[in-house]
Amino acid sequence: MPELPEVETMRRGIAHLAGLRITSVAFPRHTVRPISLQPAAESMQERLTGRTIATVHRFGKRVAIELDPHDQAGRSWLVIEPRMTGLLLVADPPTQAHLRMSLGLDSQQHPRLLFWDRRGLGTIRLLDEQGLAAACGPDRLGPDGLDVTGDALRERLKKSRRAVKVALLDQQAVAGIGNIYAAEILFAAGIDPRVPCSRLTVARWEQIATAARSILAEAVRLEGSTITDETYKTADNRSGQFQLQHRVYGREGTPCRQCGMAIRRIVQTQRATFFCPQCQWHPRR
DNA sequence: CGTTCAACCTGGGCGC
DNA sequence: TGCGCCCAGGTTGAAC
Repeated sequence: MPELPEVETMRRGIAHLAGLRITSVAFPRHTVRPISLQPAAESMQERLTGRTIATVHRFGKRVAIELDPHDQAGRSWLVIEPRMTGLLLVADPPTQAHLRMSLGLDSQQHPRLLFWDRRGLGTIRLLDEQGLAAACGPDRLGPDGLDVTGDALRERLKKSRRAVKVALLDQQAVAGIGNIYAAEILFAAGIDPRVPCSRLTVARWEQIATAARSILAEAVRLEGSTITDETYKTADNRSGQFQLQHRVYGREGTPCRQCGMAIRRIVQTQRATFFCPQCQWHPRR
């Protein structure tokens, strides 16, 4: 589920935990796959216990919790990648069964930080400065979707033969856009998701970047999209509201709100794409 | 090199 | 009711 707006909402929802000390660390054993945890639970517990949450950052679709004081490895960050169903929570989790991490905190008012993940595709890593750069640095992630420019997109994608929707999901090109927002951004930009990147002009890239910034900012303001309960909630267990603004995502067969034509669903690189065949420009039409 | 695909998981919904 | 299949907001490494 979570894309940039949802992950940013999670970040904001736990940012107030800054200054609190971690008093206990648990990774409910049977629910955690070994790959999802780096390093292993015992080492993680040893290195997290007693440290303080300094700042909560976001890099694309990842939350990075910076810890104080530095340990033998120098600065460190607890980097959480929710993937499809991961949630950072201060509220009660939907079920106990898929609770993957529980950090006890030195506070009456905010006693814990939880990571809950039904499908278990999410990852939790404790990284040093070098690890953070490798996982979240500019070699790995393009400019953040909230402030991406037309020039930045064009620079990275102008020679690509990929369909523009597929390219917008490439985190190296632009960070934070996923399947929902790729569809909504291209509708707002008025561009057909099947258009090859190499066919887009400077002006079209500008339209896409402008649409990306405004759609993502509005989605952050509305605290993300909750399509079904239990796949996305804010840290304090409220639903997002941006799903009410969706123009194409999940609306196959329903009339376009702009022109009335039926919204289409196609599949691109194994993922659903939604668009309006009338409102979204294609060079061959 | 660029691009696509199967795999990682659980669970809800649908047709038979 | 139950079974099998398809679907889901993401990422990765292997294969083309």
